[in-house]
Amino acid sequence: MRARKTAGRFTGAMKHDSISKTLGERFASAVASVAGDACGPIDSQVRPAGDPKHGDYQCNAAMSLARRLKAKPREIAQRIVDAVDLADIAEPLEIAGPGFINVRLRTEFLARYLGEVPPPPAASPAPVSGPPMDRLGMPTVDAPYKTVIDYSSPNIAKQMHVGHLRSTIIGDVFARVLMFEGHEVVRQNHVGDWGTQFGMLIEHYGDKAVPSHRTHADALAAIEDDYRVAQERFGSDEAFADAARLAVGRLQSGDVEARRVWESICGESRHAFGEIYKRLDVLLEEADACGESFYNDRLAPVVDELVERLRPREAGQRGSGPYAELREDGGALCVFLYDEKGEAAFTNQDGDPLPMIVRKSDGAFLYATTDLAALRYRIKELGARRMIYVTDARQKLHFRMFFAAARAAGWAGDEVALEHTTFGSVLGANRKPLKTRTGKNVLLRELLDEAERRAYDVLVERDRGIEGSRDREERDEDEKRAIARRVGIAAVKYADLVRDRNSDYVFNWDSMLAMQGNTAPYMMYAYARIRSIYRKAAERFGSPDVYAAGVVLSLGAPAERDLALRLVRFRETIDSVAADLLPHTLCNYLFELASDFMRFYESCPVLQAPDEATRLGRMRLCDLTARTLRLGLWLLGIEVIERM
RNA sequence: GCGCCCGUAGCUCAAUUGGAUAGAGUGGCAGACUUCGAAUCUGAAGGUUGGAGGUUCGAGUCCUCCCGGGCGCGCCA
Repeated sequence: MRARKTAGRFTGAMKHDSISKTLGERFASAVASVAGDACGPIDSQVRPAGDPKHGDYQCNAAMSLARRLKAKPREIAQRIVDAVDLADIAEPLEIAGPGFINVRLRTEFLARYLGEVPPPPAASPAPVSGPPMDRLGMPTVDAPYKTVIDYSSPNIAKQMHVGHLRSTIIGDVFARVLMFEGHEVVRQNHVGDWGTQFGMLIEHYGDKAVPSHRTHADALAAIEDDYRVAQERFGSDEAFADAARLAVGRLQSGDVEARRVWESICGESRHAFGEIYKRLDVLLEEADACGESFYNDRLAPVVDELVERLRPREAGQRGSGPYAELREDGGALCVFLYDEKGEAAFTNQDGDPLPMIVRKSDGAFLYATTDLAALRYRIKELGARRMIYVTDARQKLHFRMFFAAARAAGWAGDEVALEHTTFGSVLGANRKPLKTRTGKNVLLRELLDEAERRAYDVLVERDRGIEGSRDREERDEDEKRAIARRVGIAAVKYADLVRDRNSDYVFNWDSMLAMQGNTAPYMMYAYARIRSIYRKAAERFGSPDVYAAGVVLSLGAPAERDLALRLVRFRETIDSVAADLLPHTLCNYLFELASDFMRFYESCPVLQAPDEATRLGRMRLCDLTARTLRLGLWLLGIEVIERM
C-alpha cells in the first residue's frame, strides 16, 4: 500500500519546524489537490487531538470542504487521506465520525525527532538575563521582523505599584518569546516623565537638592512624599500654584535650573525602576526608557501633519470606507472617526460623535498626541513592523481610536500590525482592585519583599516536616534565602501569567506559593527533581554521555511515549504564543509537561532501570525534559534552581 | 443610554479560536514512602457551560433577546 513507499524516510528538514506546521503543510497540499482551484485557499485545520483515543493530531478539513464540493464528508476525507503523504511520520491514517482524519505519530518518528535535539552547549545553564544559551536546537524563523513592545510604563516621581506588575511581566514574556524566535525586539518603556506635575515639584524644590538617599528606592519614596506635599500646596496656596504653572513653562522652554531639577527627579526614578526590574528578573532596563518627554519636539509637527492628512470631507465625499477628519470643536483640535457608512465610529453618552482630542483648547497636547508621535517614530524611524502595547483593558477605547487615527493618517499601513494586548485587574480578596488596608496602592517593592518572606516561611516549614534528605540538611541560611528569593519572585510572576491575561484575577499568596497545582514552585520542583537524578547518577555511574550516538529512546512504555509527544510539542507552543500573545498557553504546556514527567518518573525507574541501554535512554528523556522546562520557564521570565 | 469584557464542578481556572464523551488544580473521600526528592503520585466523586431561542454535519465558543457582574464613554493617562 501507499503508506509503505516512503516509510522510514525522515528528512532533515523536519527538525526545523514544529510537528503541527509540518502536518499542516502536508495536509494543506493534499486538501488543495482534492479541492481543486475552485475553492480558493482552504485551512487544512490540523490541530492536536482533543482526546488521545483519536490519536495525536487530527485534520478536520473534510467536513467544511464537503459542503463546498457538495460531496459526502467521509468521501472527501478518504480522498485527502489518499493524497497526503505522511508515511515517514505517522501510522496509517484513520477516518472517524463525520470525517475526522486521525493522525497517530509513529513512535519511531518521535524517537528520531527528539534524537536530533543536540546536546546542551557547554556553558549551559542559561545566564540570568539575556538570550538563553540552550535553544534545544530550535532554529530562528525564516522571516524575522522588527517588533516594538511598549510595556511597564510607570510614572516618574512615583514608586512602582501593583498596577505596573502585569504590564511589566506580560510584556517581558513577549519580548523573550519574539527574541527567541529570532525577531528584532525593541523594548520601549513609555515612562510618564512629562506634564504639569513637574511644575509643582520644580517649584517645591526651588534651588534645594532633590533627595538622593542610600538607595534609589528610598530616594524615590522621598520624592513621592514631596510630590504629595507639593500637590497639597498646589491646592491650598494660590501663589504656589501660579509659580508651579510658570515652572512648567520654564521646563518646557529649556530653563537650565528647571531642567536640572527635572533631570535629577527622572534619574532617581529610573534608577529605582531599574532596581525593581532587576529584582523582578525582567529584561527591561534603564536604557529601554523612552518617555513622553522624548516626543515633546514631535508633537506640534504631528498635529500639523494630521491637519494636512485629515482634511474635513464634503458631505458628498462621505460614505466610501472608514475615514477620519480633523477639526476644531469647543476650541480643541479633534480627530473624528467614521465607519464605512460614514457614520460616527465612536459616540459619547449623548449619542454624539466622540472625538479623539489631540490638542486641548489651551494649546497643550495630550496622551493621544504623544501616542501618535511615538507610533510615527517607531514606524518611520525605528522601522517597526509589529507594535505591541501592553496596557490594562480599560484603555481599550483609547487604543481603538488611536489605531484608527494612525491608519487613517497613513502612518501605519497594512504592512504594520498594531496590537493592543489588554489585561485585567489584580484584585484583592474582596474582589475589588488590590489596595493596602489604608486604601493605598500596594508598592511593588513591598509586594516582592512579602513574596520572598512567605516563600522562606514555606521552605522552612517543608524542611521541618522532612528528615533524612542530605540536600536539605546541607544547606545553610544563605542558600535558603537565595532559594526563597527565586521561588517567591517566580511565584508572583507565574501566578500572573498562568491565567488568560484578559480576565481579572484575585491575588492569593497561598495558592501561588502552593507546591501542588499549576504554580511556579511545582514547576521548579519538577526541574530540581530531575537534576537530583543527575547528581545521583553521577555518583553511581560516573557522568555518562546521554547524548552519545549509541543512546536510543525506545519509548516503549506509555508514559515514555506520552512524555516524548509532549516534548516535541514545545516548538508549536512557542509559535502560538508568538502569534497570539497568550502566555498562559505556555504555562499550561509546561504544567502538562511537568505532570507527564511526574507520571513517567513514577512508572519508569531511571537509575534502577532493567539495563544500561534503558537507563541511558531514560536519562536522556529526563535531560530533555529538564532543558525544556528551563527554556520554557526562561521564556516566562523565570529562572530555575538546581535544588530547592 | 451606548460600547467593550465576563458568567463553566463547592472554590480558582482551562478548553488548541466552530470539532468527537467540557478538562485541570484545589477542598472533601479512598489509597501509595525500609524503594531514583511524598514539595510527589494513583483512584473514585463532583456539570442542564446564567436562562431562552436561532444558525449547521457539529455550539462553552457565532447571532438575537432576557438575568447577573466588571469596566469604559471630550479637553487625566
